[in-house]
Amino acid sequence: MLKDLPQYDCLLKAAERYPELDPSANEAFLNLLRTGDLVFEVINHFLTQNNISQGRFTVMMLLRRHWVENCTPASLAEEAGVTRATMTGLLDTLEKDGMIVRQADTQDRRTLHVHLTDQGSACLDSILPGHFQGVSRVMSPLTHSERKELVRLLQKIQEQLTPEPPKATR
Amino acid sequence: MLKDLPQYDCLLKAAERYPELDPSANEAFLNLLRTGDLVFEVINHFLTQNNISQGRFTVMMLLRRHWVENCTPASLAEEAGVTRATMTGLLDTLEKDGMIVRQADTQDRRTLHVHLTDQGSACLDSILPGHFQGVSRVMSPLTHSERKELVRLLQKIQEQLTPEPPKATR
DNA sequence: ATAAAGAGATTAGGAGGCTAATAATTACTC
DNA sequence: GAGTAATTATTAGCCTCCTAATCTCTTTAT
Repeated sequence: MLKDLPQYDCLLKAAERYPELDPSANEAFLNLLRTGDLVFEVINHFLTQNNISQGRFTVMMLLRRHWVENCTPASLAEEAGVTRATMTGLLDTLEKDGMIVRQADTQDRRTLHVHLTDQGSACLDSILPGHFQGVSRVMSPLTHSERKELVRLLQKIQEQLTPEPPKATR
Repeated sequence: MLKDLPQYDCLLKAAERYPELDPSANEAFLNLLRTGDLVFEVINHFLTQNNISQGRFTVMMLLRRHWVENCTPASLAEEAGVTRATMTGLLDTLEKDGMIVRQADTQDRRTLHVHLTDQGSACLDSILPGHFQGVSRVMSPLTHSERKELVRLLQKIQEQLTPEPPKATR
């Protein structure tokens, strides 16, 4: 959303009208959203060409990351940051396409376990090199230290918005 | 998407398996997407409480920015960065709620002109102060110079991804 | 003048988010 | 041990985004 960002001097002028408007905060905010959107679009375009959506890709990456039986729809939803209802839909289409399977738990008959199939694993392997190349290309204008600085600034914002720090075990 | 970001050392390990994986690029990429998502969520939550979506809010802000008759569905779609079909849907709901009106062009019977109604303008005025406060809060962990540095880094990425520089007339 | 091409807006159909409500199972409490 | 509460997964209904197709009108070419 919002392809044409307002210029900084325009924000200054608007701030005269709205005393709550902090120009530098707004500028950073708009650029953050816009850049995130652009980057998402690039990666999403690549994934779409390979007939997979961002959501499905995330699920498959999570399944590979855990590489064992500990994945339930609820845990995947939690890690992916979507609702369980959404995860049900994602798993539906992934299962329909043969990328994953759902297996009943022998202990607790409420819970299911989700596995990547061989086909799903092969699909992921065929996509990942191109995906990582795309990520590298997107970030190519920044030097190593600039990337580190960007991450530092972004994490300061994240900490503001989440109870704990960015978490990131595993 | 992706609440739990992989740790940097985990990326290093994965890079052994995938030679295309650039750890620092990937770390920056994941943090950018995650932060953008978090920030969007915060703002979207505020707007939702005021019974308006991000898309509708963007359209109303664009209408106010132009403050005259030069807005057509096509130009709004272009500026907002969505398809015309999407804009049609947004304008439908905005018109249904009495926020905007569509008027026929006297010259060219294909084109329409979109205007903010008084009610739409009042609605925007009631929302903006809270919105700007939210933006300031989100960016509060960063100093002024950190915000400027963040914008600089983000714009370098944007330039990589768009033919021209971030544009931003007006 | 008329046919073809182009441009504006819309419609139809699909995907993936969300919330809220439901069904089945397990855990708690007294 | 019976009843209530909590948990797991799902369904239903809504919204917003997309692409592709359609309809109307204007411009261009012949």
